[in-house]
Amino acid sequence: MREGGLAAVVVETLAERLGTTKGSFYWHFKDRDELVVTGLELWEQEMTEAVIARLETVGDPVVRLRQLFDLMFADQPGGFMTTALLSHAQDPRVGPVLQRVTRRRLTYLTGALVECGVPPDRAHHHAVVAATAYLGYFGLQRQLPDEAVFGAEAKPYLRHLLHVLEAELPAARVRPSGA
Amino acid sequence: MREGGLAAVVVETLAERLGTTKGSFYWHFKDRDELVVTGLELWEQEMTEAVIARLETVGDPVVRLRQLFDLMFADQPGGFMTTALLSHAQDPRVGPVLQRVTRRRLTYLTGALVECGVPPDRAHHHAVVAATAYLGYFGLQRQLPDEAVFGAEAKPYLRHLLHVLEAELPAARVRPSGA
DNA sequence: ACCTGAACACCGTTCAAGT
DNA sequence: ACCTGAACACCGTTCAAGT
Repeated sequence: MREGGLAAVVVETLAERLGTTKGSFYWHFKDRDELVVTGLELWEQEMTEAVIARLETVGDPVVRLRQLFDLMFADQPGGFMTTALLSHAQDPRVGPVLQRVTRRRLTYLTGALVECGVPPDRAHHHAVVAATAYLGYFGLQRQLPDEAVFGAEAKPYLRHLLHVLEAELPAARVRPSGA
Repeated sequence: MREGGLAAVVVETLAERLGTTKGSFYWHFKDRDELVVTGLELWEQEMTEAVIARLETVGDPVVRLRQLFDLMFADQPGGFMTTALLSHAQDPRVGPVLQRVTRRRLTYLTGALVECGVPPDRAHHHAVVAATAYLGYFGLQRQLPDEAVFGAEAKPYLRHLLHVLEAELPAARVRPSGA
């Protein structure tokens, strides 16, 4: 799914790989659609709710926010999965899950910024900026897989982005320049 | 293609819609792959090369750059097409075209910025920022089609982006705040 | 030069029959 | 409860035969 999109999810191939027949597949799932939706809902839980739950254990909201950014942009598989789903946004199986995940992430991010002292409307705006940066960051890597578009190791793009986003935080709590 | 991805390109459906048989399709195209590639190459020409050719008629590099930004972010079908292709970036039919288009756009954008007096490495960095913003802008609209994520009519997101990008231009030529 | 219609392969889906 | 194997539908592809 992450690599080849919906078309890569093939019942017959799956059955072969599991050493069984495709007939038996239909005991476990009503049809291919149910497999796809189940997989997407699993992804929703593991990759969004689970991450949020983990972040909630962090006490300091500024530390939590930074950890959130770090997790977001360090998780290549997650980013590739999200950008892979983009083409199928109109698909009735993918659309609803993708909308839920996107909204959940946006609201959580907005809330995280508010807890850091950013006014709500600016927080929402910054959450949108972060979400577009996320899609763009992984999308561009997907488009140009053979190039280090964002530079080799040091990522000036991410630094720039974090700088813009953190510029909004109450001055005293901004990440020291060395971190 | 733009709406349903590769899977929506169906020879039988196409033949029906044209009131002919699928057998006759194979007189015009070697196979479905050739149709897909031909379509993508057409898109490459119409949506990238043609736009660039049109921009080249604009004399003033700063005016040209603004026109470029306007075209980029006003062209919803174009943006949706690009984000639709993202999932198929690994596909041998889509990948090469998508890479060419992306690289072409990045180099052109970088060049346009350089002609406005921006130093080459900063120009490249800003071109990358613009490219990610482009993917993020249309990607997020694709993910949340029922919401006006970026605000109704006035687009503070784009204004913000243009502000960041134009901040780099030689001071005297920056777009007046009213425009 | 261009089209049709039948044939076949591939994969989703069903289901009667097995254990 | 879980699996198999045969059957059928759908669509990509081929091709001999038509105009």
